Amino acid sequence: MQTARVGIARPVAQIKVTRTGTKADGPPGAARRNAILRGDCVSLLRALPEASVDLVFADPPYNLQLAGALSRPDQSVVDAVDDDWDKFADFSAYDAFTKDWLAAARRAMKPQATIFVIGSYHNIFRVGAIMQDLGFWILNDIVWRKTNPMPNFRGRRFTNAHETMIWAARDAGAKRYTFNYEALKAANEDCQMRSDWLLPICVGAERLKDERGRKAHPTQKPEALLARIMQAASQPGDLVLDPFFGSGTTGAVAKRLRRDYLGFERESSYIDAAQARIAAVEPLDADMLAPAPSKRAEPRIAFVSLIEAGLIAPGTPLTDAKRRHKATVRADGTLLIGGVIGSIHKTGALAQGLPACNGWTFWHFEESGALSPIDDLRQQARDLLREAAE
Amino acid sequence: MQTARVGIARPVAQIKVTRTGTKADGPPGAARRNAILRGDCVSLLRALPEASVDLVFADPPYNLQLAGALSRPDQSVVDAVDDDWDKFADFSAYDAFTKDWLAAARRAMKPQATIFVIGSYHNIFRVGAIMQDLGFWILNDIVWRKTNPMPNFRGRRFTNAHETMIWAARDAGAKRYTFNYEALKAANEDCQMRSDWLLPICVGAERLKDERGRKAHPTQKPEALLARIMQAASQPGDLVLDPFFGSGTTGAVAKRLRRDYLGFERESSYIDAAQARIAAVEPLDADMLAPAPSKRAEPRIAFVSLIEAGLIAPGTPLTDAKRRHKATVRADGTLLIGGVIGSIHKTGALAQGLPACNGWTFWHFEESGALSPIDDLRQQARDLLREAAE
DNA sequence: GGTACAGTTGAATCGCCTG
DNA sequence: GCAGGCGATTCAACTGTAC
Repeated sequence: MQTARVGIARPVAQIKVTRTGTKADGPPGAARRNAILRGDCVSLLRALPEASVDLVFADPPYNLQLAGALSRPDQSVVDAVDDDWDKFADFSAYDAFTKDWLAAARRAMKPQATIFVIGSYHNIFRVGAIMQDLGFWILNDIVWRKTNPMPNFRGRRFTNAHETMIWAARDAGAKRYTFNYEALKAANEDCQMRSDWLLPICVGAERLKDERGRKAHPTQKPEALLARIMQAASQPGDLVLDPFFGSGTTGAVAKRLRRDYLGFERESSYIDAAQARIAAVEPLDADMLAPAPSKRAEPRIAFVSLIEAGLIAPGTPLTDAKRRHKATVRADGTLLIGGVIGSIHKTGALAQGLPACNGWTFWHFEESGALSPIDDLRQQARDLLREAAE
Repeated sequence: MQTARVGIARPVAQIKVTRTGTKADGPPGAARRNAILRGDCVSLLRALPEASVDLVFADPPYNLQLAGALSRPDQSVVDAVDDDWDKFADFSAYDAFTKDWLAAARRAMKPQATIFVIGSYHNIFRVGAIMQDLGFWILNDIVWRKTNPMPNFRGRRFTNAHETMIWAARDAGAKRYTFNYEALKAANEDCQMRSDWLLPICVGAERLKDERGRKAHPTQKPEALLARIMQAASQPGDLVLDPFFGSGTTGAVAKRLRRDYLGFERESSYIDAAQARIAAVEPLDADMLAPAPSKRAEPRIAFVSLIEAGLIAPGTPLTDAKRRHKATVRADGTLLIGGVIGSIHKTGALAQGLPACNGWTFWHFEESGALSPIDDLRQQARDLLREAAE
C-alpha cells in the first residue's frame, strides 16, 4: 500500500495535507478522500464542497471541568484530560464553538447523510440542544456502555460507566438515510440492535503509545465502536468525515471496512500517529463487506408477471394459511374475492378487515395438499430474472 | 393507616389539597408533607418555602413530536402518547416551560438537596443544557436500560431501549448531598453502582388501570426505578418532591420507604388514581430501612483515644505490612519516625514518599509474632463506644 | 392442574416508488 | 409536488383460553 505526504498551503487555514489512501481524489466539486488535513476544523469544514459527505463521526472536546487533581485510593494520580483543546472560558464559549462546527458540518452533509456525535454529561446536553436548534433530526441517542469504566474513586457518585452518542439526520424530513437494519439484526442473534451498546474501552495493543510508551491521545475511541457505526450507517465506498480526527480511529476503521475517510486535526503529533496507524491497516476482503441481503433492496415483481411467466395460472384458487378466506387468480393479476376485485394486497386486507396486508405472504396456493405462500413463486420469478441477466 | 381528603382554595393557583400521609405538616415555613396538590406545577413550586425539599424527582412532558399513526407488523395500532399535556408549539415554548419549572424547583431545594430529571432524546438535551445554565451541577447522567422496550416496528432505527436521567446538585459547590454509596455498593454485589440501570418497564399488576381496564396513565414509571433513586439519594423522613406526580409512583415508593412526599398534578383523574394507590401502600418496617453502615458515618476516632482507652501503649513499635518502615507510638497520639513526629497519616505518607496515606490501614502492631493493622484497634474502640452508649 | 398457544401491549419524533 | 399503491416491519412480558 502506498503512503504519500504532500504539503500544500491553503488560504482558508494553515493546512497540511497528509494522504494515506488507496483511492484517488474524486471529481472536482467532490471532497478530498483518504486524507488528514491539518488546521482548524471550522475553517476546514467551511471549505468543503456542499453536500459532499455521506457520514460524519465527531468526537468533539468534552469541556470537562476538573477542579483539581484526582488520585486513586492508592494515591496514584489519575492522568486526566487537561489538554488546552478541552479548555473553554464558559458554557457560552463552548456553545458558540459547538454551533460553528455543527453548522459547518451540516452544510457539508449530503441530504441523506447522518451524523454521530459522542460526548459525556459535561457536554452532550448542550450539543444535543444545539443540534436540534440547527435543524438536525435526532434518530436515536445511543449509549456506549463500558465494560471496564474508570471507577469513581471518591465514592461520591455512580460509576460513570457510559458515554452518549447522538445519531441524527441532516433534516427532519430525511427518510432515505443509510441504515443497514438487516445486517445489524443478523449480527445481534436475529434481534433488533438496541440503543445501548456494550463495548470495552480502548486499552492494550489497540491503544496508541508515543515513543516514551505513554498514551498518544487521551480519548482514543475503540475501533469496535467506529466499526459498528460505519456498518450501521454507511456503505463501502462512502465518504466518512471526522472533524476531530485525533488518533485516527475513524480512518483506521474506514480503511479496514473499505470506506473512504477525511479527517481534520490541529495537532501534528496526532496526525503523525494517525498516519502511521492507518498505513498499517489492511482493508478487509470486499466479499466480507458485501451488503447483507435486504428484502427492501430486492427487485420489485408485479403479481401479473408470475402469470406471464407461467408460474401460476388464471383461475387458480388461493387461500390463507388457516384456510379461512378464499380468492381466485384473474388473468390481469388481480384477485377475485366475494365479488370484489383487487390487488393481492387489497384483497388480503379486505378479507381480514385490516387497513393493510402483505398479499405475498398472506395468500397461499395448494400443491398436493400442502399450502405455500405465493411469495415462493415470487422468489422463483426473481431467480429467473437473475438467470436472464447473466 | 389514615386517609383524609381536604379541599382548600389558594390564591396562587386553583389548588385542591389531597392528603394521604401519616405525618402531620411540619412547622410553619416548612413544606407540606404527604399530600398531592392540584394545579400548575410552576405556581405550586413558587409557592413552596425556599430551601425546604430534600430530593426532587421530575418526569416532565417529553415533547414527543409524532407525525402520524404507527402500526405494528400485525397491523394493530400503537397507543401513542398524544395527550394535550405533551403538546408544545415549538422548542422555544418547551424551553420556556422547562426553564420556569426548573428554576422554581431549584429555589425550593435545600442547599444539599439533589434532583433527578428523566427524559428521552426528544427533550433530555434541552433539559440538561437548561439545568446547567440555571446553575445546577450535574453529578451523573444515568441510563435506564429497559429489559422490555417497545421494538422499532419499521426497522428504520435502533430499538429505543433506554431513557436518560440527569442527577444534579443545586449548586456547583455542593459536597454534602446525600449519596448512600455503601448501601448501593452492598446491594450491587459489593461493586460500585454504575450509571446504567437495567430495569423492566411498568407492566402487569403494577400498572394502574382505570375502571374500564385501560392504562390509567400513559407513562407510569416502575416503582423499582424510584426505589433505587430514593435509596441512593435520600434518608427515611426526607421530603421528596415530584412536580409531575401523574400516577403517583413517587408517592407510593416514598411511603413504602418511609420518606415523605409532596406531589403536584394538574389532572384530577390522575390524582384520584394516585390517591387510592398510595392509600394501599404499607410502609416497610423501619428496621429494614435503617441506613447501611457507611465508613464515613462511623464515629470518628482519634488515635490518641486508643491510648486513652488502653488499647495501645505509648512506646509500642509499629511497622507496615511488609516490615519496611518502623515508627513508635507517642503518648500524645503522634508517631515518631526517624526523628520526625507526625500523625499516623502524615508519618505513613512520609515513610512511603507519597502525598497521602491512610495510617489506620498502613501501620500495624505485632502480637505474638503476627501483624495486625491499627484499624482493628479502632474497631474495638468503636465497639466500646457503642456499648457505653447503650 | 400444568402446559401450550394465541392475543395484547409498551414515552415512537418508524417507507418508497411511480405517475 | 402530491396522491396512491406496493409491501416491509416486532420483542419481552403478561393475560386469557384451550386442552
